[in-house]
Amino acid sequence: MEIKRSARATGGSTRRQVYEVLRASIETVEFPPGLRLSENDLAERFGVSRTPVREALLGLRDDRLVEIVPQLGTFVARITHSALEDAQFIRTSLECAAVGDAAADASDDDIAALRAIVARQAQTRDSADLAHFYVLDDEFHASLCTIGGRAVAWSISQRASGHLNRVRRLSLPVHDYIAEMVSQHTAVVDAVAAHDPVAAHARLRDHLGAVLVGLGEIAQEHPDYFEEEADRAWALSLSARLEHRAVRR
Amino acid sequence: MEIKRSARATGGSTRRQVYEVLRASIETVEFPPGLRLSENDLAERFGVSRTPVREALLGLRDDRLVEIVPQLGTFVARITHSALEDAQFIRTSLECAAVGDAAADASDDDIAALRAIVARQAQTRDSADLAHFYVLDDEFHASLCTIGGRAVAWSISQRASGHLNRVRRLSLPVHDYIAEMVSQHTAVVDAVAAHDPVAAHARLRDHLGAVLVGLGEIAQEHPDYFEEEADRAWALSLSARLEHRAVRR
DNA sequence: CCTTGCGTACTTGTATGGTAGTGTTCACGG
DNA sequence: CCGTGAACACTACCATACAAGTACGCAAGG
Repeated sequence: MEIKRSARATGGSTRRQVYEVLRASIETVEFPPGLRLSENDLAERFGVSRTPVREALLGLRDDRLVEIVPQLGTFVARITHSALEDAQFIRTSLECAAVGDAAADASDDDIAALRAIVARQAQTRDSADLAHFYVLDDEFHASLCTIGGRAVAWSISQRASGHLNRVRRLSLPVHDYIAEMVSQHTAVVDAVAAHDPVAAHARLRDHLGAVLVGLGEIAQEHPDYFEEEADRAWALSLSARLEHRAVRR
Repeated sequence: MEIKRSARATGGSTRRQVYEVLRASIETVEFPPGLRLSENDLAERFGVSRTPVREALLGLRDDRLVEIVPQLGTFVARITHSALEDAQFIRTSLECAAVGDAAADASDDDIAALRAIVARQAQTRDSADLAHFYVLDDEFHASLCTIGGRAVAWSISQRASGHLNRVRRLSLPVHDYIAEMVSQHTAVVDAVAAHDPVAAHARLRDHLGAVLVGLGEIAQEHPDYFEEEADRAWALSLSARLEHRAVRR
């Protein structure tokens, strides 16, 4: 570990570096859901004090990746159905809106760049290098957002997609997974190239909807990674509260 | 000030309370854009230590409401064209997507509750109580999101809308402002009541696009609140593009 | 008069104590 | 053997102290 060594060389502040390392550790499931995280322990492992560790954990809590219980402990958040649904909603809403603008504004160079990324993704099919594929995947989606001038869409989406990234990491490499993804990406690019915002929106929506296909198997294989949900009770209590408020007013 | 007095009575942690107070102070422009915020000064004024103040400021930086420059100072963020556009993009994307789900799922009670809020808004026209109107406005938009089961859309949207809220607060009470807003809200509710997601999406988009109509005047009246940006006529270009979008759809 | 250089008074970032509240465990009584 | 309770170890939260760095003012020199 030992973060402080390459202080200014790698990234900015100590807090930022701790945040990045922790976030990566959680998203790769190196820190499994439910794991207890102690400020003292992490500070010692990283060779820094508790303050930047604490501030990093506060940021991760905003991302819903850790849960901080006062006077008790900090834990890697378990995967929740509602968290996944929320994340997917946010990601779909923002990126689909952004790709609409991209389809309207995209230049020929932009489209060529997109096709280049997809082509490189197709190449990873031979080496079966999923890590590299995912890097290109992020690059592709980020490009879709920035082309339309909506870089903010990608930054917010990425921050909200912690749970989705974990599931993606846990997903087994299905047979023609990469080929399928490349096909869907191509469909999106084609719509963008045709300057058809509605079609681009629809194609990207289809693509993003395919993220959680293997969720059932994952939940079956790692039941301890998931929160047993009081799904009913939660939904009911929420609607009850809303109803209460509505009635009261 | 003196936050620590009613520690557990009011809200949760000290950090949370400081965050809320600071956020409110910034959004109401009580803390004007460009104001220097000293951690020491704030800590003394609130009667707490620097730590929770600092953590609150870090959260506000994520919201783009303050800018922290290491070894220099913390400042209330000036209003920026890009920040406004980003916030509006996020808000529009999320809330429009949410209202689509609301239109699909809304029950009769939900619609009645929405109409009740709009009716109360119409009443504020007489008293010209803009503060109360804005409270009802937030409640209305929050309800639109929660009805479709997208409470997360409102929370993210609200968190990202700091700049928009400041502009809203600075907006002069135009003559028939409230009547106009009520009219637009009614149009949205009608579409939701008709269970027409596409129409609801479009009506809400029109409504949200009307937020920045008086921006030019505000920028002229408070030039020091705005970041001097590269292109002078950005307000014009913004309204032009909004018009463009509206026509295009 | 203008420029230059240093000292001081600030700033944020990080490190370290001290406090209240939690879960756990182990001894003791039934 | 089982239930109960009190001491203990641990946590996050907040307060405080130290370190690194920037802006500003004032004085000295050109």
